[in-house]
Amino acid sequence: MQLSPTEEELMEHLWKLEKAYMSDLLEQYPNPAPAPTTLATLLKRMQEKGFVSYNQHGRSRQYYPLVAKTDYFGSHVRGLIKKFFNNSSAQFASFFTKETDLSENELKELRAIIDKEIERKES
Amino acid sequence: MQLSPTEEELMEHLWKLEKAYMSDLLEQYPNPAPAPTTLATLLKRMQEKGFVSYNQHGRSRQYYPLVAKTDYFGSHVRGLIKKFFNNSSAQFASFFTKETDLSENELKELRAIIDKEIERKES
DNA sequence: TTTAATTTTCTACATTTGTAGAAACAACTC
DNA sequence: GAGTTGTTTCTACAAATGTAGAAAATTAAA
Repeated sequence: MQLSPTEEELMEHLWKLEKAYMSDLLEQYPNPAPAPTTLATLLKRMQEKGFVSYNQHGRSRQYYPLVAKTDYFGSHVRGLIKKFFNNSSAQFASFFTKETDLSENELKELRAIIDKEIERKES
Repeated sequence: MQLSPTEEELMEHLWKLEKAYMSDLLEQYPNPAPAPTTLATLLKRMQEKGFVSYNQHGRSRQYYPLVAKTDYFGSHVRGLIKKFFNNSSAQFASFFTKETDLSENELKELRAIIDKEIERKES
């Protein structure tokens, strides 16, 4: 099961904090922050979905992510590529490069990264 | 309002066909195809959300997308980038290049595209 | 040790989503 | 022109989501 948008937002905070108590999470929200019970509900659902766990720590729980952000993100991108680009990463990359408005410098950085990757593959 | 996953799937078919009657859409689904009433409900909701319109054409309607696939896709990618990469396209691109397992050839193609883009920017 | 604050669980409820039957309607077929 | 068929609308309902109060539990504080 996937995370819902609201759950995802909470997950973002958790990824950022790495470990967090309820109060830490609440602090992450701009006003008006959701009710603590709302977060509690979300956390419980996220546990059921297997994305979050916790250590009982004194009075309360220290929550932490069970899924790495890069993994989560990666599977999302793969999903997009599959859905919209017939599973062709290259087609996606091309589209991305044209449509996303990268600056000249960003493009050059990107080229450098790609060069490095190509080298890595060659060896 | 966004499209739900099921609506998105239907939208894919519509993008592919460009214009489609109910029967055309039904054909796109592998067995077991959803009930025609199911598609009708989805189409109606998608109209309300502003993604689809139609021309009354004889007995029935010829549906068509109001939103281009590239636009829709683009806003998704932008959403991902915003959510996961602090709005930095370059950071995203770097991640993408490393994590998505592009072949050497794909990487070279991508580099060619980027070179072309850089040229375009320079002029 | 009574009280106040924090956290969790339970319950609840409106909205959205996934799915489709029943019924109405239009139009093609005999 | 009566029946069959494809399409749409209306209605329905279960599951998921967004949101949070009431109440229980726990602990820190006074």
